[in-house]
Amino acid sequence: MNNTNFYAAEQDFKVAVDCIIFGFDAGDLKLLLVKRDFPPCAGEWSLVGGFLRLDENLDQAAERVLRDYTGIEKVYMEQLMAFSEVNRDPGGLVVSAAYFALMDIRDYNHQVQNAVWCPVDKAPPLIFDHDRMVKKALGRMRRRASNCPVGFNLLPDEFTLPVLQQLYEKIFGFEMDKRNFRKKIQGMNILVNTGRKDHSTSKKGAFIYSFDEKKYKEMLESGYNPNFFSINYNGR
Amino acid sequence: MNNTNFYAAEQDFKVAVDCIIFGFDAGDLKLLLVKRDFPPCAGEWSLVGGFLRLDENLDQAAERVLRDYTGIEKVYMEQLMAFSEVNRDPGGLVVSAAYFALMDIRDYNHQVQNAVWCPVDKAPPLIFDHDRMVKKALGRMRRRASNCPVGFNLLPDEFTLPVLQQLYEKIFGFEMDKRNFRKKIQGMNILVNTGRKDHSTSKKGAFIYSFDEKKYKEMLESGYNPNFFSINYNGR
DNA sequence: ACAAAAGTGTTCTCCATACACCCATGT
DNA sequence: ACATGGGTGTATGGAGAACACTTTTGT
Repeated sequence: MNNTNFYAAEQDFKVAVDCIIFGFDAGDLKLLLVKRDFPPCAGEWSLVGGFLRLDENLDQAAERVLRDYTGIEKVYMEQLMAFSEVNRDPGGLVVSAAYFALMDIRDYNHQVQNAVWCPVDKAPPLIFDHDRMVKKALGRMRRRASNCPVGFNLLPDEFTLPVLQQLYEKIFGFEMDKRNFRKKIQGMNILVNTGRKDHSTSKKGAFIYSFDEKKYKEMLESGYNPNFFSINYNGR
Repeated sequence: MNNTNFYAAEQDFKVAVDCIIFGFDAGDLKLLLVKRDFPPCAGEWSLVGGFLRLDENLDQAAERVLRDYTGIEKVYMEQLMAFSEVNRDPGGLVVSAAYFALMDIRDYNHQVQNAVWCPVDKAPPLIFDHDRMVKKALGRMRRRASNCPVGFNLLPDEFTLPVLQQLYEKIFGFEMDKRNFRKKIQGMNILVNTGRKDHSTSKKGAFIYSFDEKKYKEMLESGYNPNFFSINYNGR
């Protein structure tokens, strides 16, 4: 006896996941896109995606898709929402759960030949409702970045403050004052200065920092919630 | 030729919607629950829900479910996310999109005999993953209420400030200072004093206000984004 | 010496918070 | 007259925003 029989009269759908995978490189916020090599819409640009299988939940499906396309297991990932317009996919009755992921682009090891990192603001039109998904993901990323230090997921373990500021400017879409940025981020007490300098972008060299995740978690546990970038919940 | 044939090899699922419907009454934040009258888990408490049909998207399915259970068409409603744990529903392979809705409980006209408005903090255990959905919905509602005036969706067109404050205290889970609350809410310039008073809770009577949606929309369009309850995005 | 990026402090303004008393009226 | 809930203003502190100059060093 199949356990689906209680609802046998209901309509069947395929369930997909589509991943909006963000990276940061060369001062640009980028998106992993693939040229579809199967119908429908073969040859067009698309998010990376796949279908939900019997023995996994959506999170696991998204992780699998990410692994298949990037070779990476552990990245920051979170579900956005389900997309379900009628006929959204001309290939069939498909409801798709969109996920957004943040990864260090340097961890990417070219697994798939037709996948490309593309600056978000120069992305080509995407198939189906994928442009809507990207828009949604950008909004969600901004909100997350306002509340939690998720930005570090887009950077290597070590980075300089100018680079970190560049990243946040790209995420939020506006320029920030250097002094205010540094005051704020350093006041949070979650960065460690390695004492080393990176001279790749200036003669003087910029100090290299790392994100102290342990300190951050302790801080959270002790009930203090640092407010990133002008979002205050004022201690509740 | 069926248009699903491109993905014929993929697994089929049923797709459901489950609605977390909030109301506010007698000083309590309430939730519309139903006692399930069909298997599996008949007799247990559940969110209101239904299955996605061929010719509708999830938003429409959620609206249909809401209409069937409450008799109401237009309420504030928004998708939370999809829930998909393996075996989350013992009745079949079902992925469910959770929606949360805010409505004026007085608009409710008893459509379904086994539906009940239950104070959120006194709700019985629910079937499947519905408790998780409720938890998620509460979080989302708090965040929304911090940024937009969604709270008014839970009240009649006319209300007093003491009632409004009660509502926000219930939403956020802590008590607020009367003077600060009024200063803030009145400073937003989105309430209209009708000049009339409600004497049902005091001898003095409390002024009756209404929410000026037009003024609020104008304000949004003019680029000013009022920050509710201590959440500031500082003008970006 | 100079160009180019890194680094550093102070002032102002606004908003959240804390806090206590008078008002109106039905009984 | 008094009990009950409705209504009001002020002082303080903290955080974001605006703003300009010095430092380092490779060329």
